Amino acid sequence: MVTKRQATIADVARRAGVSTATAGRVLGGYGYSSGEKRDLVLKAAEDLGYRPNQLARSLITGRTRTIGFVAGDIQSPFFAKILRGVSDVLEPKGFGLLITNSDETVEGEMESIRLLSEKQVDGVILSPCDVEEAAHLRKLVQTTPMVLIDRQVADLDVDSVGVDSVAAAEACVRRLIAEGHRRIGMVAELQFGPWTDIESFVRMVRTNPDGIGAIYPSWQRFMGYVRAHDACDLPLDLSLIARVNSYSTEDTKATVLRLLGHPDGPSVLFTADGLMTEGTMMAIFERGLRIPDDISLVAFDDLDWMSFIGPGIDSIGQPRRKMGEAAARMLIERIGGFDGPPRREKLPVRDNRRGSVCVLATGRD
Amino acid sequence: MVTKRQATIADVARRAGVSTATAGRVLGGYGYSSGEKRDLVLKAAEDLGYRPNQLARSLITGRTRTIGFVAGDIQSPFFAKILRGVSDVLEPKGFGLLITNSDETVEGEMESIRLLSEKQVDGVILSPCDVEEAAHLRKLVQTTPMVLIDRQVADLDVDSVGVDSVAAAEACVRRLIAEGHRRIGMVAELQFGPWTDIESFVRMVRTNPDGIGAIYPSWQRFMGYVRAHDACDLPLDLSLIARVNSYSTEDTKATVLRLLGHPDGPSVLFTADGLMTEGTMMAIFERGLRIPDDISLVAFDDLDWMSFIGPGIDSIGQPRRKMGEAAARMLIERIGGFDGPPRREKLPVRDNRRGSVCVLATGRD
DNA sequence: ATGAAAGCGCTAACAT
DNA sequence: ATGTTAGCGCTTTCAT
Repeated sequence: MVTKRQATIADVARRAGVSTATAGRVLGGYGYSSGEKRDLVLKAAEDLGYRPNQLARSLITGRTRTIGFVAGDIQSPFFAKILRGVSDVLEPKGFGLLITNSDETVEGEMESIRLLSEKQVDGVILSPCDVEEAAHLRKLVQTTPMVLIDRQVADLDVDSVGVDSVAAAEACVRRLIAEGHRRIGMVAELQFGPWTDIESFVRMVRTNPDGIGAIYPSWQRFMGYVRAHDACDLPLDLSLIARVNSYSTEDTKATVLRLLGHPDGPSVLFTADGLMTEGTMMAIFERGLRIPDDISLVAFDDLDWMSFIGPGIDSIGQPRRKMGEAAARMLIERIGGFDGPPRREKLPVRDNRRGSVCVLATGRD
Repeated sequence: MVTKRQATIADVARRAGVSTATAGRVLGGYGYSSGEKRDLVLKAAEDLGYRPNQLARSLITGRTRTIGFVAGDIQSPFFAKILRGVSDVLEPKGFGLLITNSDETVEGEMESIRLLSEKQVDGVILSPCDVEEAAHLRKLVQTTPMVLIDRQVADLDVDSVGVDSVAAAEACVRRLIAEGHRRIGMVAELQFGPWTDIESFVRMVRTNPDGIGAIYPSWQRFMGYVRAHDACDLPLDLSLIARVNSYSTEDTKATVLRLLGHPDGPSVLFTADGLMTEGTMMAIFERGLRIPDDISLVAFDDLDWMSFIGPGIDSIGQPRRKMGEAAARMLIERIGGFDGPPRREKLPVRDNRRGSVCVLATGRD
């Protein structure tokens, strides 16, 4: 069963009685070839079961028709759906897709990039795990086209796709306020970034809103939360923020349980992403609370199950598959030589209403 | 910003004042080299920011340290989790992971395999979409190590990983019977395979149980269902089988709705996989039924949300990540030259009890 | 221990 | 239109 040697162009050429160049031209679909020789070559290739060796081709052309994808964690539905979009665009064009996990660590990301560059990928799609420490990305981008997904990096002018998290979160929280909610809890991982304490972040949002460069989606969503409060003159109560320490459901659950234990707790919870939502659901379940009777819930990022559990969970849905498609499309354009200025594509979100938010008051009065 | 040429071994050798052979030996970690030259080369490589070109190396060694994975659909949690296991084993060993979708069509699978072989992957992990029509797989396996996941193929003697679906399903249905259920509905996609009608399949299960070769997991689970009925002397009622026509939640939902509409419907539903479960949940939700008061439910394959919705869904959990790890490990062994007989690894399932099954009677009496 | 030289399988100049 | 000849960047004889 061991490795039967594959036929090469030389084998085909010999059998067809032509030069390797001619065989190559026919098989590779470049240059000229007459119908007669053409048939000979094709026949010979067929007989020998010839399959081109992309490696050899790539070595000389300098293109592998393979792109790399660095995900935080492929098993999360967020990345899995994006990946599907990427692969849908890539496969019809004959591009391969090499995937790696960064596990949201800079070391993992660097390791991934090393692997991908050694394999000579034509381009990279990645969701950077650090929006500031990005020397390795800055270096990569000098030799390889790159598209960022979900997050952006400060001072790194490359194509990116994502959604307008600030606006979406603000709209969502404004709606909660309009529906009568006054104590709105937020569940988010707000660990990294230049702000050690939330207060200074809030101050910055208020004093110098445009001075904030690239920040994590979680922070952006929190920014929207703050803005909505300010716009509606609802005072912020930071004790309503469930600030999760690590990106895990267990930690989220524990943090939310603590928040729910407070005497004057929130009437609604707003979760910053899918994982936060799962942890929050666990906490709500453990406490035996019913949605929306005991507590309301809105989630950033839509998940499959939200539509088929009673009563269904309201969510802000990101077009994950489309994001993947857009990223792949932009990357292929760059690989094809497009050299315009960096594009920051923002895709529209979906506002899914399913009845997980209790209306305490009608807005207009 | 365009493509700054990468330093090659020749560049490093020149700068270090040695031959390309010596530079190669140091950088590639093969052959002999004295400490002195060694340092010179390393220094030069460092200065130039040398990165090896795996392509060139692979062309000559014949190994790419890349493996291919053909999934049905990467965005499904089933494959996403398996993929994670695969990548966990691969990354530390410096292997790349090239993924493709077959979309459960033979054409897609062939296309995937073509792409992967042209990229000269060292091995392939795949979940075959047809357990019979597999000439292309038989051909592939002559040149490339392969590990099958989830499903097996008739007359294809290669390594595989999966679970014992028949036994797991039988145990599950036996339990339902022991708990007093007499009308057990099953939701499964039972379209392909040699059986056009369920009756003849049932006959075969009963008359010649070992004569059944490789069949789809869905059929295996149905086989377990039949066996449990036979073992407990509970007559089969085929009107309780929701036989879904296509692998989609919408179709599943419609089919289950029809089943639930019957006057003498099931007291419990057993779903054959994650997608069937989702469609079933939609139908249950649409009908406004409560679990387990109005209807009980057990699912094959565990999904994230099953643990945090009230009351939680009972499930048979497959060790998806472990399956991926096992597949990757076996594949790497084969690539490393292991030449023993094909191994068919069966991993144990988990029996998750969460209260979605109503106990109608206690078994012992 | 090191270097010279010959490829791996293919494409790209350059002739003809 | 076809063949000849050089490589792509690396590893691997084979000398020395």
